[in-house]
Amino acid sequence: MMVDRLAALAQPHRLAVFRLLVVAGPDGRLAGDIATDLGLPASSLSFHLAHLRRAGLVRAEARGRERRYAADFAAMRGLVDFLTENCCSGAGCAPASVAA
Amino acid sequence: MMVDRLAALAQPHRLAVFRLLVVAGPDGRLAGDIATDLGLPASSLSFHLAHLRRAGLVRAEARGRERRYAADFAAMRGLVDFLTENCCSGAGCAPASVAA
DNA sequence: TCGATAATTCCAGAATTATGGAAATAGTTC
DNA sequence: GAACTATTTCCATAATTCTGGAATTATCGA
Repeated sequence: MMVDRLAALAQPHRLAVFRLLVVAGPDGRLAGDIATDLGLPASSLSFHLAHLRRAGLVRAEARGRERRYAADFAAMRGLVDFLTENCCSGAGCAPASVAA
Repeated sequence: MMVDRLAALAQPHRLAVFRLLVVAGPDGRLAGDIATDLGLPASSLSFHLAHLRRAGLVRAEARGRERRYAADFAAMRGLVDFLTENCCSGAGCAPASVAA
């Protein structure tokens, strides 16, 4: 599950898509706009968006024939929390403001 | 680079190896012990350790014919920081103690 | 209804990654 | 130096993932 989220972000195009959606904020972006911004063929973008969606990192909302994708910040936070708790413990690896 | 770290952790065996090394602390563990603990064939473990090493998440120290692997906590922290800064910004996705 | 548009699904080929036994490398012990 | 141990590298195979054009689905506007 966390492995799926990691795998979803462990691919350059998908990481770029996700970062773009983070910048876009809660309203997200339309699939077509994402494709244009990143210069990805529609079918490739669709493949990667589906991957991110399966991993729970993005949500999709259909409006007419368009589809609006947005980052799921709670899921992302869940991932960061997982990494902090399971991959940082006992060794001062947590962010400075937490460790302090 | 961050993609490499994400990819390194985005595989069940490797995530298990890394978590085991986190629990082990700065002294790390011998390759053979890791293999025994996780029930992995030596060559498979070696493959995954090499992957983690390339990604900079673990360090290896040879002592005689044994090799001791340890988690690189600074690298892990760098990854968590990257995710917090680049994939959480502006939307309250940072850990509670940071957001507060 | 028709033609255009947004997006996904289908598909086949390319590329990458994972697996684990066997061979090789290097250090240890007697 | 011979036997033994720890680990890696080699290799072939299997499995998975990525890519993007073509076909498909669904919606829109005239």
